[in-house]
Amino acid sequence: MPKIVDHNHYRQELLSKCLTVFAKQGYGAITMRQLAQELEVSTGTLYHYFPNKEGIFTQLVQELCEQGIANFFAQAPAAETLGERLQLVMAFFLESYQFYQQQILLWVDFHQHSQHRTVGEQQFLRGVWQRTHDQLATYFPELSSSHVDFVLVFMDGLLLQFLYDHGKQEQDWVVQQTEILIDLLACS
Amino acid sequence: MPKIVDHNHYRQELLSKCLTVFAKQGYGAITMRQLAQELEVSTGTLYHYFPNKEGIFTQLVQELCEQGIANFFAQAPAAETLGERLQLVMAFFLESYQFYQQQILLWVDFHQHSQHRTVGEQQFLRGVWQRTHDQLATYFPELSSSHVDFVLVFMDGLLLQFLYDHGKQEQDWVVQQTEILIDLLACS
Amino acid sequence: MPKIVDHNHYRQELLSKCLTVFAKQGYGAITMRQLAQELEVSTGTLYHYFPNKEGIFTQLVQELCEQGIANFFAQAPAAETLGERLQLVMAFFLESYQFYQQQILLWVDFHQHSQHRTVGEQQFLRGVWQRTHDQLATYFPELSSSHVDFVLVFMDGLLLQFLYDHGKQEQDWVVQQTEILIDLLACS
Amino acid sequence: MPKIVDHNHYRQELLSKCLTVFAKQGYGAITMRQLAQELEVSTGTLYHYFPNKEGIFTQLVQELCEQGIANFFAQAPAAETLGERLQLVMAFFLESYQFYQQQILLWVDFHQHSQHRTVGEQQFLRGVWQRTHDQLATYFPELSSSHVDFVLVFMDGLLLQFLYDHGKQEQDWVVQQTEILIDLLACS
DNA sequence: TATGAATGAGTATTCATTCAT
DNA sequence: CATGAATGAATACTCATTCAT
Repeated sequence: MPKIVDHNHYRQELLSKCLTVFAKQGYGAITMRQLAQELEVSTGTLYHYFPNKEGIFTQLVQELCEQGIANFFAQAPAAETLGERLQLVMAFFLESYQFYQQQILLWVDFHQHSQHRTVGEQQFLRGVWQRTHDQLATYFPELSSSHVDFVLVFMDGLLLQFLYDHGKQEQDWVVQQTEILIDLLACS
Repeated sequence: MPKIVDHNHYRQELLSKCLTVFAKQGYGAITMRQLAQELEVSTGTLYHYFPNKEGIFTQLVQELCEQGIANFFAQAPAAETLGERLQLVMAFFLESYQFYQQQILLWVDFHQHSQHRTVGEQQFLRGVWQRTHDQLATYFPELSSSHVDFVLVFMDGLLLQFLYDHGKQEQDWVVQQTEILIDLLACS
Repeated sequence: MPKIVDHNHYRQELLSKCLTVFAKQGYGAITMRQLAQELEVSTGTLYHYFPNKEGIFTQLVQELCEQGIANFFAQAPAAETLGERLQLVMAFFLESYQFYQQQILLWVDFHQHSQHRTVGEQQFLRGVWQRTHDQLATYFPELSSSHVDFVLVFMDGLLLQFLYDHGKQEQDWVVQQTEILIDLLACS
Repeated sequence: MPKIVDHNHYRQELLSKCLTVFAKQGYGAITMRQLAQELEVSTGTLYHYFPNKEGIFTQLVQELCEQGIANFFAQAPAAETLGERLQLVMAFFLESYQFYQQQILLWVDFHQHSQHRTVGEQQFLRGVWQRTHDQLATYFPELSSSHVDFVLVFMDGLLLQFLYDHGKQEQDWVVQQTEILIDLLACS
């Protein structure tokens, strides 16, 4: 069944290109034709691989959720001090900055469209948060659960900054902010 | 004699009700008919007071910008220690929590629609940030500019928590997080 | 009952200003608000004097029909030769050129909207033609009925020329054409 | 493989059906839904082949202009006497009578919408007139330029008769009028 | 009377989705 | 499998008409 493998593989390939488009325009503002053009396929092909627009969105969200930021923490190298590990985590976070920004925009869209969803689907993002929290907590055993949340809140805050045009041209500013976090946490 | 209506006043009244609707559904997802229903007027009336959908959005953004979070800081009472003042600010912030969450959602919408905007309009949000920063800096003379930014980043991060369904039923969690911030800053 | 006289008088006054507006824009393209502005009254006032948009149009058509081009022929001075009388008629016609052009445009609109009309109303313009024919025939006893029609066809043809931008700046051209008509008819 | 359709050819086919509809109702009075129904397609299809309502109108006008009444004159067979050639032209004209009546209605619409047009577009109709004049003049070398215009004025006048309900049931009347023209011109 | 704010049915246009090729 | 032409419901917006003042 090589065909099926190909089919799925191609679907994922298309999906991965969707994040950028959805994040840039927003779910509501993008049309299927536009999306098809960006992916360099026809609308017909899009409907061959996905049930409908909502379906693309949902699959994208799920895909992102499975990859999850947390997985990356798991692969992070060990380090002695809290400060060093915070450095490593933030360094990795900053590297994939854009990806997470786009993800946040997708979460917002998902949240705003959640009125048509079941309760289970609405709590979907809560699960994302929880898993991220857990993996982070494992990596930082010396931090309390609340302090782990604090780090996550800070990261979300940083991601939101691109709205204000920060962080796009000013990598310095972002680095500076993370240093403040590390200082405050490591020295407390 | 025509029906006597304070055109401008009524427009603002309508506008204020729009924030909730825009934040809940998102600019793209709301239809003019829906919006009219929520405001309990006809679509015709909506177009009597606003030029078009985009116009409602723009005026709402401008209105919010003029009110500005910053103004509230300015009215905040004086207090001796940094810790006390942080308490006051955060207390006020938590009171108007929902309002700012809605505002954040509006900023996201504004950002996603900014591709069609002029450069001047695109830097609009940067101005919002700057003004908030300045007023906060005045209120906290002992904090460096970067640390003021850090506080703002944290607040933005907190506001984003509605995505993960935090803070709705869990006021405690939010309070706890602000306490961590105050502890870290005041004791550093 | 002076009020009623005033009412009627004012209605006619408004009506007379309508021809220009309807002819310039066309019935379908003009809005009640625009029409009100051109007449320098409010839309409410318009509805005080007329039942609705269609009513204004209908009354205008009827008004014009009663005035009729024919009436003017009746007042035309007597003259010996056919040539002289043709001269007089055409001279009068050319003087009121614009008025008849606007009237033609109104007839076209009336014709295009006639699908919603009764058969009686549809033949309304036929009556206009007939009456004009009759009066012209009386004024030109030496012309056969067909030749009177020929003159009317020519006049309609002239009125249509403003479409091609003739006759607006080129009075000469129009005069020249009428001279050809007179020559052909008088010398035959 | 997509559905194979000669896009351009099908567009022209649709366009040709539009003339009747536009002429019958007038540009302003026809709705896109109605138009689509008359052409037996969906509104979506209409927008697949034309940019918008105005675009259909413009393309129709241009299409008609290119076909032009003049082309037909060019194909007209030679004949010795002026009278014979007038007979041929008028016979051809009477055959396509309805088509030209519809065209006239379109010109009226075009004229009324010309307020929003550039100067170049406004002189468009003048060009139509000029070309018709030139071809007619070539076919009738013995007629002066003014007399050619006179024939055109007469033809336009005849076309307008649908307003007065002439010519629909009374082909005779139209034929009689053309005979008068021929007589007057040929014998002068 | 006269006004113009309010209404909502109706218009042009878009866009997710289907399906013949 | 892939295409894009066709569909028509849904959207933003307009405008004739009403009515409180």
